[in-house]
Amino acid sequence: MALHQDSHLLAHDCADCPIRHRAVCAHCESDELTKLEQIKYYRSYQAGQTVIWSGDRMDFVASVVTGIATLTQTMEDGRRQMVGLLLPSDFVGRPGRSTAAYDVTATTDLVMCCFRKKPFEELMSATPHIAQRLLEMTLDELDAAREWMLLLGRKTAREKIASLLAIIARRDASLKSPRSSRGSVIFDLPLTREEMADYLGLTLETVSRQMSALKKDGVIELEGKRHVIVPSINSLMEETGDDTDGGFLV
Amino acid sequence: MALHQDSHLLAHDCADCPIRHRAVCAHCESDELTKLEQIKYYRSYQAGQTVIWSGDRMDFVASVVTGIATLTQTMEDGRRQMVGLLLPSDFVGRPGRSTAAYDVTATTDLVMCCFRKKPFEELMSATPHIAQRLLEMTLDELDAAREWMLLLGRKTAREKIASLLAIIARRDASLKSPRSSRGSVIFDLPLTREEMADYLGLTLETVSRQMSALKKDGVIELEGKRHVIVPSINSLMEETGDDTDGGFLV
DNA sequence: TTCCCTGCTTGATCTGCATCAAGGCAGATC
DNA sequence: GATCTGCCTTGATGCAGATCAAGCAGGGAA
Repeated sequence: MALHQDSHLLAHDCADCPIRHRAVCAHCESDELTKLEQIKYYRSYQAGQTVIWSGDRMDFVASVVTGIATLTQTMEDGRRQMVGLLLPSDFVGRPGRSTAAYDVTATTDLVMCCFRKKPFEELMSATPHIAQRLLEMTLDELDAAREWMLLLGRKTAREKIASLLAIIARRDASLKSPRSSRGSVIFDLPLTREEMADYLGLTLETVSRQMSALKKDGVIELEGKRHVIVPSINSLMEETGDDTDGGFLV
Repeated sequence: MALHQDSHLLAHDCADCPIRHRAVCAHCESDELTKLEQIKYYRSYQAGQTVIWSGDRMDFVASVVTGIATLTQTMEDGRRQMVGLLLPSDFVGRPGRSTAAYDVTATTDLVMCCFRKKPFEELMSATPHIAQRLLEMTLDELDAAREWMLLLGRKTAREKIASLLAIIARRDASLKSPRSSRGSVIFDLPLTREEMADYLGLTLETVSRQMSALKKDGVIELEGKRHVIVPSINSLMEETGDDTDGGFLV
């Protein structure tokens, strides 16, 4: 059974696929896949490069193949708020709109799989499955955004940091081994302190202080500035302020 | 030309309809409309009543016919964050999920047009137009949520209040006359101070103080606690911190 | 080796909003 | 009319996180 790892757009949960999470199964979708293959192309960006500026004309939609990108909004006076973190298989752009609503920036080296918007829209009208899959993904993103609203509006700085670490730990874990050694998780932060601050609605100084505090309290260990060891994912979760049943999204 | 005002779900912008904004035009959609008519039913709620609790089983999707409802999230210790405001024609619930993710509460008397989830999902697979319309609405909501993330993360209390008033003024205006007397807007707040606070990530005292401050500075006038007069929508917009070109959503 | 330069940490101080507390007002009930 | 109750306002005080300001660590260039 062939897997087309980079046409992430058609990703779905297919019980017959060896990779169930956001994998693409050719035997279910061969038609659409073929058509998608015909209109797709790749673009690469270096870490730090801007993919597109808010307000720019955007004549494509795309999905992330490898690397990490961010969506940010900026106010005239320079205040910045990150509103989305794009990881492999995440989708950018929206059918039916011609200009970008946010700045999209590559925070690591990035490869995107792009589709020109016009043919993509035509394909979408012709193949209902794509619209349904896109709806599903958009609803997930909406849930994540709302979870984030709770964080931004009501959580303390410490809870915000813990929540971000928990999210990264979780997503990282799901990309790699199905389960690392029970309870403990190790990962590299893909964001600078400033980017973390922009995501959490804090200043970079506060981020730094809270990271130090979590380290002092034994919730995390740091090797260098980016390499994080979480000895017990449960103690981290306790710091997030969330229900412990762990229904966290993103 | 017949209008089916309450099957809001199929709402779309039809150039031939007298009401272009989220109206339903029978001649475009007669088939789907007929099927939707067969599975729909109505429910009414009184102001203050809870429509559904987060975590409850939810075997329907629905759209608001009249009145206003809110989506809120609550932390164990009682901190609350509103994550959505549902106005007439807005959609609640999500195909493919069986439990509610948020508390849904009626803030005014409310009438909802409901569809049992199972037949609705079947209908959605059969009629691609519905999924596409739903996708469009969900993308709009996602944009609104992201706009709100900027507000929650980076705006001052005064900017938050001004932004909320601007949003209500705009939505209210679009429901009523196409254009009220150039520049000035009058409306009734559909929310208590506490609800405003939950929406804005503030306390009710801060909301009250900032409302008083805006009044003192002549940005708004108040008659009683709820009736708001905005003498100049432009001066209000200047207080929001947003770009003045006015691309505001929700 | 030295010198940057970028990203990070830590300290001192300030401030915007939360918190605690005390009324005020208008509509409902008796 | 008196009293109650829900909602709102205003004042006094406290504190979490912002702001201002140094200085450090590590990596790359010469």
